[in-house]
Amino acid sequence: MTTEPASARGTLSREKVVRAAVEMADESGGKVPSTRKLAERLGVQAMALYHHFRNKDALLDGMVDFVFAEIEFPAEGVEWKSAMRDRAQSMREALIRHPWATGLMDSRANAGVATLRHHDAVIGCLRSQGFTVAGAAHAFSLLDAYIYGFVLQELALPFESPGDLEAVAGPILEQAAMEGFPHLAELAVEHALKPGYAYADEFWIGLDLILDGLERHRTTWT
Amino acid sequence: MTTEPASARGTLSREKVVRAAVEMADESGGKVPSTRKLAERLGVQAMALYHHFRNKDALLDGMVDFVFAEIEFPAEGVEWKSAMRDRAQSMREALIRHPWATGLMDSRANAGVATLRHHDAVIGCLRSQGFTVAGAAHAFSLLDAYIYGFVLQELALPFESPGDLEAVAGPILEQAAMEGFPHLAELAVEHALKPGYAYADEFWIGLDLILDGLERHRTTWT
DNA sequence: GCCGGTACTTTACACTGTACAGATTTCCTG
DNA sequence: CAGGAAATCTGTACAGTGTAAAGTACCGGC
Repeated sequence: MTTEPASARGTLSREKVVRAAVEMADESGGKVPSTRKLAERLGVQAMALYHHFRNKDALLDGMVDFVFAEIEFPAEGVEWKSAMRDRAQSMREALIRHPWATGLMDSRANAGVATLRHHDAVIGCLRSQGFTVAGAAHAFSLLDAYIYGFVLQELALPFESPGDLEAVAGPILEQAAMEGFPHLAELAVEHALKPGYAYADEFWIGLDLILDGLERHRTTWT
Repeated sequence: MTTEPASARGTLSREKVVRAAVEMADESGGKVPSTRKLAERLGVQAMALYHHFRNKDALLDGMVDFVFAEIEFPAEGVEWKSAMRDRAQSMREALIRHPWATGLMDSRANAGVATLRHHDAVIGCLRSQGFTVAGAAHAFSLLDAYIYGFVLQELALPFESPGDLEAVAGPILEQAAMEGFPHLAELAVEHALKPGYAYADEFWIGLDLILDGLERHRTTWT
């Protein structure tokens, strides 16, 4: 009496598991799936996953590296400013497309090969265009911190489209909650609530300021 | 036979719970305590917490606001550049002192009063020194993203002191893992592994670049 | 003295990651 | 080809999580 579900053999692999986990996390809007749900989607029992990953953290490492593999990185010859702009945009898009990724990256020290390749390419691009070793380190640290931090702010916003902003901020402003915070109120009324405002625009403003500053130090930085 | 633990009445309060939760999170090195552990420390049963917080998320909101209450914010008169430097340092210290806080801030849209007061003071300082409304918004977004992002990178590092760096990076470099990443290797050998290097220094380099850029746009930014 | 609300306890449930012990299929070696 | 070893997946189990629901002791006000 050989029951047919006996052999699910060969259905699993590191890559397939990671891909399924990423899909499910994307669908569920930011929550990493549980081992059981993930196993179910793969047509397998929960414990089967542990033959491909030491523990769940290893799976999460794989998921983070999967995201990094989607980020475009510059070739060495490309003009550095536009290269940095492109990779910033690409990184931002990837982190927004996979909103669970940012939350995983803290406390995750084990960089995968996609992550390393990406970092290497960025630094290579900077080095090939006059940045000193130290300068490239400074630039990378600064750019990465900014991009990462900005996306986190962006993801934490409680609204999706600029239209939603008014719906969210309006009541707050009217409530007494805003009393005692005059500058916040001013900023909201005269800036953030103006038609046409989108927080996303702030990304390019800050990035351009940083790139201009980097240009200024490019060849001289120690 | 009135058993004495019958009345733990009056032992709890929103503030006391938050304070204990923060303490426990700090002690455990970054993990938010479970409701049961937290209750135990407070000499109370787990469900007692739910009379003071709608759910655990509300507790986490309180913890985040507690951290913001520790961050120094500038008075309006103070010279803006040094004020921003001070608040950046203070924010960075607080986030490092409570390493669990960064992880909580994403997906946490409900700002508490300490958070609002802090933001208001920063924007007020900028506004009082020639920044336009839009300029203050740009500056705030940029500075906050950078500080936040930098601290996240810093906390993700797998070592604590500069001395540990060599111990961690050395083996990695020697291993074949580094093959194929020449620029990363160069950066490590010629910069990050040099004696006297500390990643923390990068914070001020990036911050000064940003502040210089802000100075340049201060009065003219739209 | 009673009485309603407040503050806490008790019990219970669904869900989590994963340790441990099989069962079965595949592959390598003699 | 035989047979043992290894790889892969299953079954069961356990400790831990957040929290819903109902119960119980205490309090201040009529």
